[in-house]
Amino acid sequence: MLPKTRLGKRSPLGALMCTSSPNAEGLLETGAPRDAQGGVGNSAMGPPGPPPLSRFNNKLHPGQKVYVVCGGRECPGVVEQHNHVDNEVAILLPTLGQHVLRKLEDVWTSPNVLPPPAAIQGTGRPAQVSSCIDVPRSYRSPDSVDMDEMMAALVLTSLSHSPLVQSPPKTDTVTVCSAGVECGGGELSDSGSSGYWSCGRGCGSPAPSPPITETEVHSLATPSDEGLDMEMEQVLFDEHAPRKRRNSLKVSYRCLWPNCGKILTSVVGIKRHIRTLHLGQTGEHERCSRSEEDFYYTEVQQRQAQPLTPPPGVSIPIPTTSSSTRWPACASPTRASPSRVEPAVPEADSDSPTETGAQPGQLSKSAPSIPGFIWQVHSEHSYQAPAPVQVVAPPTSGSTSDSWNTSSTSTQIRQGAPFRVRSVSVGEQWLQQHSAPIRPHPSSTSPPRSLWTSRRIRGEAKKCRKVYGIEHRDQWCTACRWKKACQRFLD
DNA sequence: TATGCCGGGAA
DNA sequence: TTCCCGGCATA
Repeated sequence: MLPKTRLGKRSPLGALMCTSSPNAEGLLETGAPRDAQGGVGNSAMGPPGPPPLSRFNNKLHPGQKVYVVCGGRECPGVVEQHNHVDNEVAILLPTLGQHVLRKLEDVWTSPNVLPPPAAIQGTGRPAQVSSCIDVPRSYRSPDSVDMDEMMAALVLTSLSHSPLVQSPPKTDTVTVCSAGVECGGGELSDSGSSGYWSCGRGCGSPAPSPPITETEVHSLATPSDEGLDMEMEQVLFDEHAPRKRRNSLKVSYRCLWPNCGKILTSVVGIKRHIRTLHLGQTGEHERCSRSEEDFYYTEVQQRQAQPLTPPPGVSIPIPTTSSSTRWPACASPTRASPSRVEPAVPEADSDSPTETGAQPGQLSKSAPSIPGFIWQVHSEHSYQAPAPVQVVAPPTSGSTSDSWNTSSTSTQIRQGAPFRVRSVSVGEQWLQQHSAPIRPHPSSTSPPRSLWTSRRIRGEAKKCRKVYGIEHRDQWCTACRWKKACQRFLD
């Protein structure tokens, strides 16, 4: 997209250059004549006539062949002297045997097929004025036939490296008319000068040298590019507005995408960020190549209250193994490592019966306390606990043969979800048995690792919202109330 | 559109 | 730590 944008912007660059630089001198002397022609620098106000061929030349060298209007017709001449101060050129007209003094703008460096109309001798300006900006192709110098290519090269050049407007190599004999073709071709009609100006800028600087000075570059070229950059910055900044976290040292994940550096506190977040912003994946496509984002983030540690998007180098990246840190020990304080598989000691005391107790109707029947048959038990808020533990069914043969039981006897690794511990009641089991499909054994059906980190797929299990309805929100589990992952009806 | 829930802020 | 919510992903 960028190229297109730049191309698009590049094109009116000339206009920018023309209009934004009233100082003709700043635009080389070639601009001055143009200015004069447009009536700004000259007393004569009138539509621009055919641009003198010298327009884009800084300097005429003694001995250089030029053409001037003399006696109403164009006469070839030889430059004797070019007075830069007065911008006058002393020209010898061999055909007439005369020496004439002409303003630079009245000097052509190549013959015109259509001789310019009689010039006003006093000002040296052509009497014939044309309101049309289009420069007749007949005014094109032979060299200018390559103008299209040169302009293309110019665009490419500017695209390839810098905002500098690179002047294509050009000899002094290559002049104006081509510019008219390229720039004055009608779009830039009104202040006809603009087209010429821009082109004069681009085409007129003699090759190979007088490179555009930085000042010029800034004053001329940057406007367009600046806008471009600003656009880019705007996009980036909008996208990465720093946010604060209060945690003291913690693990975060930094986007390694060029010029991004976005830091998120969770793998899921960073993956989603990469996916959506950089990989541009959504929906089905996202699922197909979900693991791709793994290569674009790395694990970092952040100190307290640091913006999540410090400038590059400010964050304290921990020399992680590689850019693809897929399974850090802990994604965030609230997330457990999916890779942690440890048989947990059943914690009967950590159960939070409040949840189940809150459901006298369905859950009061809960008889989870079969000795030895203990599920992972934790406070319902454990979704925020750092170290969730997966409970393995104790050896004590629980008579309850629950699908949940079997599924949880092994490590329950769910997509993007920590090992949530939960208290299970008969009511829940009933619900799960009757409303939710039997969970297959995780080990056999667990998705590829790359899929785990993403937002977990919505399960079939009912959630508090569905079970109790919004009107009984008070009966929801805390997580549901907080719009967190449901702790009561786990997938 | 409804739902689930992540990420983050406020108290 | 608890509570809440904006906003995104998904069904």
